[in-house]
Amino acid sequence: MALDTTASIKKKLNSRGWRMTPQREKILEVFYNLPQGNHLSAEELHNLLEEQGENISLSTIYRSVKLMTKMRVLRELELAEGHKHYELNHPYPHHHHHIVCIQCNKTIEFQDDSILKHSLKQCQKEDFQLIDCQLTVMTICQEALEMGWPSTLPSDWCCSRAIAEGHHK
Amino acid sequence: MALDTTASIKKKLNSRGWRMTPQREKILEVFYNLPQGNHLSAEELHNLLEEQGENISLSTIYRSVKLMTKMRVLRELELAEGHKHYELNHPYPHHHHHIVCIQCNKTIEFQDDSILKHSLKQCQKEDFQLIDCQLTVMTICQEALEMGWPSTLPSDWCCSRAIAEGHHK
DNA sequence: TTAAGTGCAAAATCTTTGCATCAGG
DNA sequence: CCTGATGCAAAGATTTTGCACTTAA
Repeated sequence: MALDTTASIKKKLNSRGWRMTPQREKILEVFYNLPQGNHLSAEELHNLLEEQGENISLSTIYRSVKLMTKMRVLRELELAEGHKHYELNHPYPHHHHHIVCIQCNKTIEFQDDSILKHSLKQCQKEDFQLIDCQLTVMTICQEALEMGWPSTLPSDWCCSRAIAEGHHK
Repeated sequence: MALDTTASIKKKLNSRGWRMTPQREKILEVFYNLPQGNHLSAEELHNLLEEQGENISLSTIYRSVKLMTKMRVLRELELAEGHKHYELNHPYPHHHHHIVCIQCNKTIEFQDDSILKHSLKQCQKEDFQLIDCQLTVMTICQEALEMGWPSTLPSDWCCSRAIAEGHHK
């Protein structure tokens, strides 16, 4: 299964009575140009668009990512940051999951197709149709443990690896 | 591994410089008495306590569930409802995952120990210590699909099964 | 032409925090 | 006693919504 194109998304939207707009095209473009492994919050998406000179209101951003998630063009992630993130919905075999450090919010993608198989099995048992499955592996790094996590670590402490990769708060 | 008792939790807290208080005891009691498969938001926990005549402030609730999650007494769930839920952290072999209907928020628990095994494998690869892993399977039921989901369904529509079980919004 | 989409500001939700006071170890 | 915990109210953060106007199909 290939990724959607703007044209095919437009077709999908129209068939449901929804529309493709310049704002939605710009939003999708951002996701198509996003390096693999990245995901954006509504705020981050808004800022990125602003940097590109695109003034799209935050409400429109929120409404669009919600609709695109419903259309299964985007995938909504609830990781550990307290707000939602979005990424392109890459279907099997590019489906992936996330490891998250609960101290630094550093996120690493990984692929493991057996997770999807196990999820499908559960869906069949309940007679539900699978839309997506997300395995979130909460972890803590050695460095944090050595610093006495969780009691002696301030909530904004980050390991050197997370700082190097810009995951710090 | 057995579930924590209030006494063992107190010991754990004290060893870290934290304290057991009457409020925290009441909060834990609610979770111990909660039927298997249920999980509570901060708001719901607050209401339950109020019904029992316990007036514990919402701030204290939030502070307590956060701390208990850090202590791995509670497990924080990010399902599809837009806010966090908490349940007792049952370690292996009572560890479980969730199927969620993205239309009705109906939640079903399931056990599958292979998920934990796959998660551990990923942690070892990255040299992280596993804290928890949560597989969330987003699904939609046949009834919703037959009603034309997602375009023709109002956002508060619920299938008959969800209504019968009180999962509706 | 007309129902859907947009932008703005205001509201709604959920969660955190400052501070004075209280109390567990 | 001393530091962590509580309650309250106020603030923060994120997301949704009402409404007048615009626009895609």
